[in-house]
Amino acid sequence: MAMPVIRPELIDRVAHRFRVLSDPARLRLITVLMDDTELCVTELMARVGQPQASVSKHLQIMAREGILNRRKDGLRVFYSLADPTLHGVCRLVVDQVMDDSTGEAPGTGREDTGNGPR
Amino acid sequence: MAMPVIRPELIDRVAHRFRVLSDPARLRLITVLMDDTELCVTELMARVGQPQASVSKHLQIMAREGILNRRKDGLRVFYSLADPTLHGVCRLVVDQVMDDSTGEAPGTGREDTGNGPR
DNA sequence: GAAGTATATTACTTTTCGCGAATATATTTG
DNA sequence: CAAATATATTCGCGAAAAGTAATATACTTC
Repeated sequence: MAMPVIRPELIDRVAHRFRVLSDPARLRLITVLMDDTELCVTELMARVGQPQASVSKHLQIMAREGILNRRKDGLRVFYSLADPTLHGVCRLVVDQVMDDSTGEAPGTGREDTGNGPR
Repeated sequence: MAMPVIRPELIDRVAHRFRVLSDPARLRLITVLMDDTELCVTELMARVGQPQASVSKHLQIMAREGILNRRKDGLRVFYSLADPTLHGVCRLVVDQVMDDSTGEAPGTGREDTGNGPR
């Protein structure tokens, strides 16, 4: 294991990609695009129920990051998933998140580790 | 494909996990912990070259998220990776980030899509 | 139990980020 | 070219988050 999983010079880029993925509004857009291969902004607005400016802005962010493809056809702009690894990444994270929820202390669901007295 | 990759009620939790992963300092700690199975805070401070308060706080954040295990032994506290999917997730993201970098416009490395006139 | 060491937490400052409203740009149609 | 439609962008604001210094807590040793 001489080769690190993340080479040091890639750390910032990887962090930035995770940050792009760390917004619920963007994740909703992604999940919608996972079902239908290609949708225009108006359609996406309808699906996620968010205002136009917000949807457009989030799509820009993801397109610039390389996560989405952008295709302009007349008045409309169609977006589609550009990152083939997204399915896998999300599936892994979802599985782990569900595992964590299962075995957690049944309090608020967001406890601390309960080590020492306060 | 009737089952969505991310169930709606999990969106917020998944987004939160991505956000925890979206910090360079935390990613550096993770990569260090990927090599050595278990390290104490002082060791981790040395490896990533960051002040104690910062390292400790980041470790807390990740431990609370379920990404790290925490084991206290005497004076020291040892942390280790708790999420077995982290390797896979990081590998996928790194691969994709590298692909994106490869075929990109050879300018600053962070161009816009170059669609319309300004 | 006092001193020393390792880790955690608080308080404060600064920066980043998402949102909403308004405006701008682009494209089609009449 | 004017009007209508679709998308993008700007701006100001409030909330969240990261960094830092200082302090607190926990454990060991003498």
